[in-house]
Amino acid sequence: MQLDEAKSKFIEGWGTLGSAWGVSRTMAQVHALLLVSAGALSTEDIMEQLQISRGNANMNVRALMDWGLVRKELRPGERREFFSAEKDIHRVATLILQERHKRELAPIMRVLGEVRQVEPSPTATPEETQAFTQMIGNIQSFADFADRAAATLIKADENWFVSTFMKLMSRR
Amino acid sequence: MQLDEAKSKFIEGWGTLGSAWGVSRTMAQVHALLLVSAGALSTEDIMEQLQISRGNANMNVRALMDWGLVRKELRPGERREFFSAEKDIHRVATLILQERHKRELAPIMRVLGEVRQVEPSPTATPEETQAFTQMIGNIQSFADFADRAAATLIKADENWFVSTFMKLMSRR
DNA sequence: TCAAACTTTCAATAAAAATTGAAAGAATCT
DNA sequence: AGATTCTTTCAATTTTTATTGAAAGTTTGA
Repeated sequence: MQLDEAKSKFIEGWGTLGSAWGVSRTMAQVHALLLVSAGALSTEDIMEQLQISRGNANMNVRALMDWGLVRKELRPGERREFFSAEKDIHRVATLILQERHKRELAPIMRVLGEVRQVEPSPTATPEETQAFTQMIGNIQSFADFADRAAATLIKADENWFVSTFMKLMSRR
Repeated sequence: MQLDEAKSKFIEGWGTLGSAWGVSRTMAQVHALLLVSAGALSTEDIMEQLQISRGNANMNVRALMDWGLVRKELRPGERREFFSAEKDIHRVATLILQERHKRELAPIMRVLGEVRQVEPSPTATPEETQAFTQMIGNIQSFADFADRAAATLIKADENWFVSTFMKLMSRR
């Protein structure tokens, strides 16, 4: 397989993966393109390689910068902007976890806290209310747990991450 | 807050969470509804409570059964089918992880393996090719790692999960 | 200050995804 | 077998989301 073909396949696969996880396909593709490009790319480069419009390229690069996954790179003497992706995969994973936590986990946890305040009412049996509260409580506990796990992993440096976690996992 | 209101809020929140993670909003809502319903519900119940059509209710219940998150429940003397959700949150998380692994992680890992077979070519410098191979290799390593972590957690029983992992996390 | 080079915005459009509802299919009863 | 009750399917439609492209905005150099 030639390099260009391999890059295309990776970009396509990364795009598909993204859309399965709620990230727009194009955003994931722009990310993939920057990941496998040796140097930084201009908006024109991105437009050409992915066959997308200027507006689309701009919006997605911007979104990736919001996620912290892409950086603007300015070259002396050049007016236009170039973009390059964070190449350290561990950092990439960390940034994605952080962002998704902030955007999606935090809101649902707020909702869980709210609905748990349900009060005994005349239109529902105590059993029903109790079953509900218990279910919500379980979800909260699990979410708290997942949250702490993620936070711990995020804070941990890569060496600790790999060594301790690998050790833990090779047990049994 | 009354029980009905609390249930609605939870269903709405769960739906939003689902759609942010690539699960159709309605599927997540049906799941939420069954999670917080004391007993099993019929298709009619689901249609009424979520205000959706019969076809929609049927398709989403079916999809949830494919995920292993919902079970059919037959009542003696009743012809129609009732549905109830798996209530153990740890099992829910496990089932979701399993399914997403199968559907989305496995395919991208296959692609990574393929594109890594890139060969030196006249149209690309060895440096470019090497940088690409290294990037893909890093992603593979990370994916393998995440994969093993997930597999380990899935196999582990809940007690081990909670106690060992909690201990690990309360360190530092 | 003007023009050139580039970036950003956003209303219109296109594409993708979800939903409906009615018809066809199954299962069960008389 | 025929009637009844419930489930499934799927083409048509609606809704949501992504994309375009041209106009407006910004920055820099002459």
